[in-house]
Amino acid sequence: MDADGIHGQLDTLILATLQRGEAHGYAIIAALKESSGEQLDLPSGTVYPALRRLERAGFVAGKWTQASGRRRRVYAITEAGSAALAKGRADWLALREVMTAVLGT
Amino acid sequence: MDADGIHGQLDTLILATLQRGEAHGYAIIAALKESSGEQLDLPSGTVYPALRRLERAGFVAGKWTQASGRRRRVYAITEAGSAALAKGRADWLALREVMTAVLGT
DNA sequence: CTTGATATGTAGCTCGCCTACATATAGGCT
DNA sequence: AGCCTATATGTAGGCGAGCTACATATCAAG
Repeated sequence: MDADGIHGQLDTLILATLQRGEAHGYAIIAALKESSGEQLDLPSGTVYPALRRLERAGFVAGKWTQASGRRRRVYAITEAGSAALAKGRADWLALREVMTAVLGT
Repeated sequence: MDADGIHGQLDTLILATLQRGEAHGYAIIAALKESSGEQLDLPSGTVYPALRRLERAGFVAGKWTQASGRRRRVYAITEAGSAALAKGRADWLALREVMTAVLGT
């Protein structure tokens, strides 16, 4: 699945990934690909701006690190981010209920 | 749930409702409220423009009718609309799989 | 004779996400 | 030495969905 199929769930997906442990952007993309069973393959142009939005919102905290010459910006989820994830998860479950009821699936 | 929780599934919800039979805008809003177990309450400013978009796209066909003095625009799903609904349903199921896998729910 | 339900629609706006591009280092292959 | 791929981060410009608020009209009930 490419990025236009996630329909507003991008932040929730990223926060859910970060709750398993801090990670940098490239690793988040790889983790989402892996945890989705190779179904999700998000472009960097989608994920990096999202991380900056989340950082501005106070949901993640970023810090620069160095790994074998390559600079990395490693993000960790904050308390506010955990709360946002909880809300995102609840919103998702509500949507799932409605879609299930209407589609009859 | 208000309209900002449906995240790109509006067209699919409307098409799914119309596949049970033709209906006018106001009835579609009521039907979605009913079939979702009173969870969905969409504002007219969301549904009516969506119906016009769907009509422009050829997914629904509208015709004016009269019922006890009130004019109604009754919409019926087209063949192209059925195909779009099938795709919308498939896209939704794919998203649901990914979300379930990543959220672990 | 006013209020609420029925019924449709527009104007203006915000924001999420996409596409395409730009940049840089490390490691392996030839 | 030179090239390609993987790793890694980011910007510019743009589109379109759906929201908020508003405007309009008829019918039924109190």
